[in-house]
Amino acid sequence: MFAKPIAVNKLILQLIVIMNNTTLKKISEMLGLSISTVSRALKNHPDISDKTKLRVTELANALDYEPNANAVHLRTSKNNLFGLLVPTVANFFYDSFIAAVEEECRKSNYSLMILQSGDEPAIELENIKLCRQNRISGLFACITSQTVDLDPYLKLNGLDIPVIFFDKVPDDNTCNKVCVADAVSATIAANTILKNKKKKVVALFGNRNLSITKKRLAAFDIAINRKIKTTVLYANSTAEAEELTTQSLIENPDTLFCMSDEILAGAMKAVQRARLLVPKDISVISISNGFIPKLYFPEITYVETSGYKLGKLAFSSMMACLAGSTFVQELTIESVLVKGGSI
Amino acid sequence: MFAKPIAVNKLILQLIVIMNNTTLKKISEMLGLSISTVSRALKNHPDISDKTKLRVTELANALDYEPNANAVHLRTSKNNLFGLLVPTVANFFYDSFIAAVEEECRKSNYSLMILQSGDEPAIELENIKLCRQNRISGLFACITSQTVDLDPYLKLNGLDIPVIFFDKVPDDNTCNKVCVADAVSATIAANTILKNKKKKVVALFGNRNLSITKKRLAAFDIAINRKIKTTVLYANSTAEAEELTTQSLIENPDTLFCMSDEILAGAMKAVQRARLLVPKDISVISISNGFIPKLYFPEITYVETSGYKLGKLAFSSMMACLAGSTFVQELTIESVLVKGGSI
DNA sequence: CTGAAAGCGCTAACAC
DNA sequence: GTGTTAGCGCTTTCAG
Repeated sequence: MFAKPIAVNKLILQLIVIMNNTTLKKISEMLGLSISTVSRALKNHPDISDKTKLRVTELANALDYEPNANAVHLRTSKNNLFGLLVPTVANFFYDSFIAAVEEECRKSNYSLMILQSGDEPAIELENIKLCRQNRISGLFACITSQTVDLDPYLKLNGLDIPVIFFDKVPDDNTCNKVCVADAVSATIAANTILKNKKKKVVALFGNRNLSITKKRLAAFDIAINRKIKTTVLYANSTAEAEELTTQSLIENPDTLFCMSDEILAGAMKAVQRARLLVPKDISVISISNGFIPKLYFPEITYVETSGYKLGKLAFSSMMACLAGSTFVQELTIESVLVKGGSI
Repeated sequence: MFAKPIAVNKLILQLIVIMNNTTLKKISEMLGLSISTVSRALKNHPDISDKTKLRVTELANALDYEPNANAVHLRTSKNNLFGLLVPTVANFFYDSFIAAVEEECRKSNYSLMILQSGDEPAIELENIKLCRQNRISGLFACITSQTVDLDPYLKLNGLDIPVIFFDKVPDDNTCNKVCVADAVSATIAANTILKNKKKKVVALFGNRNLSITKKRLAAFDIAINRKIKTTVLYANSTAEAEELTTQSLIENPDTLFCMSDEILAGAMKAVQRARLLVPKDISVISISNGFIPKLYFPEITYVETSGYKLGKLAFSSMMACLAGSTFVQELTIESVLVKGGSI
């Protein structure tokens, strides 16, 4: 075999580089430098001469070099990755939560791995496993409605991976949680009803086994305190809410209270079906993320439980944990009354 | 230094393992096996004896071993990761698209990295870079409304990383795209209006610079073919749609056509404000993802442009590319008319 | 049936 | 100012 002229070797090298991904090694070979010099040059390390830095960065740019995140993470054992578990992303509460978390992640140079459980514990478990395999730095989790075994989550904590539960949180009080202020929201709504001198309210709640339902109902009850006639109904879906509302309208209530957006959507359909004018014929007030109430005219008055704000809070709580805070806490976002024209 | 009894060594080893993450090395040391044997045992390799397999898997389970995804990916140079770029996840079209893609990813053992651009080209660029660093296997991309430079995307293709554009796609026809059938949808809506013998329609479109607007308008115009009186209006937001609709109602149209959910939401607010009964006083028909139309009574008749279906289509298109198909194509999802009671 | 060894791409302590 | 070296955790020939 004859020795090939250097020029040809260089060309071959160049071709190889173009074909595959650029690596430090390839850059170093092309420049006749060591890998570490190239690495440092790219990081603008003070040890490296300006001349070398220039040569390196120019070639790196020309070859569109991007560091291999897997290699960096493996080496530094820092992943800058958060996991985020939701029942589904296709939901106007969760999607705004996700939007907020993603925004913050980008600002803080974290990546986000978003996983859907479909509200199934088996998939939830799979997803937690995936998170562990990816060596996430922390997890934002909304448990499924049937989750009983918290062990997989607690194990993460054991591995020094903070878990911030949001929205649907376990009762266990050794966990970090961020929630909407269920009790306060319901209280504000109830007080608004009383202040407006309403006399006969139909209060629509969700599945009565859900803790969110229990909390909101309890607070609502206390605030109303039997001062006015109240009919409490439980709907498991938007369709059921519509049906129950339609039935309850026979008794001519003067106010409809809806504990959530799903319920509100059903209730408003019933109101439209009955051709009632809001607020003349009937007043409406809801607890809501804010999107649905603004679809109607007049806009529905609601107590805001913002997924977006909750996301921001969850993120800051996560950062606090990562910064070493071992103080387990349950945080809530402030509830504010957003006035529409429906009461 | 004295040699320590084996029992103590084992205990120390065990402690170390508990403190940190379990690795193949640690398992192999505890069992007196080589790393490769442990690796193979865990993969149920036929070479390994059942006895060894049992010992290994038992310890691995006890220690909650999960393979380090970064190491696996680095070693195998297979990431099983897709990137997904959207303006925002907090949108009822994109969130259902994402839900569909995520579902399929899970089934096919892929992970998904979801990034929001906030409709800003600068962030879009950052996100593409992130994708490259993570050595994604493919990208689902919805470009920002101001994206002019397609080069970053084309470079991915150069690296054998397929890019499937969806929803907001570039004009360039060397790209793989999946879209809703804009023209067909608008045609179906127009024909439905004609078939119902409507005479005076107000057609509400979005920003007239958007290609989606142009396509839908052109097809709508052709289908209507000046057979009936048509007023075309352009709204840049839900609020503007409401305002324009309110003004247009003065002329007593018998039908409202809305080219999208954002427009529909505004138009319906105007209808409610004017206390018009649908469909007695006015008919309504829309192009929609399906969520908003079902909030009203009667439900709005719409031509479905499903984000969910688009997601499924995008995924299968991605898999085709990965399987080696170099056939660049623009796919569309079928448009179906979903009948409500609004026309 | 099991082990040794190389190497994926990168960082960082240590040498010179 | 630059190079050498070891090693992150894993897979996978190749030997035995």
